[in-house]
Amino acid sequence: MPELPEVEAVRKGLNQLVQGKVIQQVTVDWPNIIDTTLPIDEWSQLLQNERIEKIERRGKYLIIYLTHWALISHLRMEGKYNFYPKGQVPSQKGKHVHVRFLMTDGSQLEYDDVRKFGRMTLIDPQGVGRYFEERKLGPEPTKEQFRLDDFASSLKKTKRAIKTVLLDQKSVAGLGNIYVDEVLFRSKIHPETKADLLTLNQVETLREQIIQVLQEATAKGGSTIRTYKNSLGELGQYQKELQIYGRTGALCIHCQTPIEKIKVGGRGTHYCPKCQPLKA
DNA sequence: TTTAATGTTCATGA
DNA sequence: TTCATGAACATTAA
Repeated sequence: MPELPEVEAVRKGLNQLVQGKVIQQVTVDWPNIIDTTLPIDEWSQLLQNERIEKIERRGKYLIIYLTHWALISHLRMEGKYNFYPKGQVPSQKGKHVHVRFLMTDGSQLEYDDVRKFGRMTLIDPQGVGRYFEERKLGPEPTKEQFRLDDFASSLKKTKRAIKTVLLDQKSVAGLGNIYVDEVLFRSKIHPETKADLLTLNQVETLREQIIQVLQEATAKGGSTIRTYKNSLGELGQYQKELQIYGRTGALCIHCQTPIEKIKVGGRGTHYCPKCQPLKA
């Protein structure tokens, strides 16, 4: 489900649904979801009586600020949150529900993840900045934070395929496999172009498309290829806008050439061979 | 039965 | 150090 626009949709939903609530009890049904050295019961205990102050986002990470802790949550491939008001909490948990947060008002927040790839960890709120620095997470994809000069110099340093570079979150945060294909298509750049060979013009276009595509998708509540609902039960609307992802064999909207699918860095990659030519 | 799927992290070898 | 590759995590659906 989650690239930056989807995570942002979840963040907004959670802020509306659980901000201000107090955690009464946490049940962990699949301990591997939790990144901790503590026994899982002790970890759960740490969350008791903590109030949910606010939910922020950095790249694809959710940061749930509690009274004494910051709960960092990454949805990876298929993580989601479900919320049930008092009286509507299911009597038996869903098959893929791995963490349940029972609130003092009788409502419940659940973490649901078919593939169990998502992770949560509890850190000192003072250490949030350090947490992302350690991971070398790149800037947020906004005009203000995502600087052309920094982007250009980071691309000059590597001969890796531009798609691989954009996916590793270090030059810029938030792109995943869907939006990276969209961005490269709109920028008319072949996904296997070596990053250091891009012209300054191309880098400029790329930066603008990254900002614009993620911003537009965020405004429309994200997209998703599988049926996905955010915690509010709303569907992302950006899916309809996808021009290249998942359109293998269909015709390019600009030149009617059939869209091709290849592997780049192990990921399925869609592109138009005519609009996105590969040069030396 | 095989393969691929919205992501990150770790190990290995060049 | 850097990079590429593959595996791991685990399940579902085509």
